[in-house]
Amino acid sequence: MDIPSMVMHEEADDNFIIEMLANGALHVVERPFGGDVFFRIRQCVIREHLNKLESECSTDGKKKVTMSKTKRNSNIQLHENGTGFAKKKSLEWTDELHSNFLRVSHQLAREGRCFPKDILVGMGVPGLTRMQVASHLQNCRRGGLKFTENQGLPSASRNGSSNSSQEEVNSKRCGHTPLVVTSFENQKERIKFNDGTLSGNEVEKDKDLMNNQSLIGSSSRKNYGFQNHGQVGSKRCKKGSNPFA
DNA sequence: GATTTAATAT
DNA sequence: AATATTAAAT
Repeated sequence: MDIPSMVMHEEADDNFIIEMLANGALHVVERPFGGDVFFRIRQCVIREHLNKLESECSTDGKKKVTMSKTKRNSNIQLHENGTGFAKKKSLEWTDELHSNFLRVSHQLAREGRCFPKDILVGMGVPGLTRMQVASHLQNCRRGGLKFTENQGLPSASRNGSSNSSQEEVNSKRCGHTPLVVTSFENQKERIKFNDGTLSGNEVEKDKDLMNNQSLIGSSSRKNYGFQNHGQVGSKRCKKGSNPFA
């Protein structure tokens, strides 16, 4: 029987636990996780560390060892959040990254194909994910939050089926609405930042995000230069219902 | 099934 | 506020 050191199961009753432990599992966890599961697991890890240190320090294996705080801290890697797990890094959209994003988005918008996936490919940044681009795009589109109905250009339709503008507006559905960028109509290739400076025509190649991500932490406001296109439908799409009825 | 988007969560 | 994740849609 091949048993992992930690076993997760929906019905971890006594019999199951006994069987797993008897076959080499170190820990059995019942799903779904809740409460202090990871806290307890972390304690196991720390205990292992302590035992290891203890055996290293003691000569005969019996003597209890008192370790200084610094000694402990140097041997047990805890994280500042106290969980034993590092906080997941989140991407920071630097000016450089954002200008790359804008450059690609702007071009794609002119072609009428401004989707997260296209943007991602166009940006060519290793490690950057489609979801990150989509999230950034959403943030840029919203650009302040206040909407005026029918403000901005009507969205281009991917299947090109609609003809009247009102129908086009009402044709909006999840998964179908490309972005139309209108902020840069008269700016050629240059991109204006919120500080008033213009980017150069060439955008420097971005770093590999997989290996060089930075933590969020700056509280500085960012104002991405997208124009708001107006919210078309306010209701969240629900299965089996017409959100525009 | 992949992708997009609005909404929500962190 | 900025970014990530989820849920609904096609």
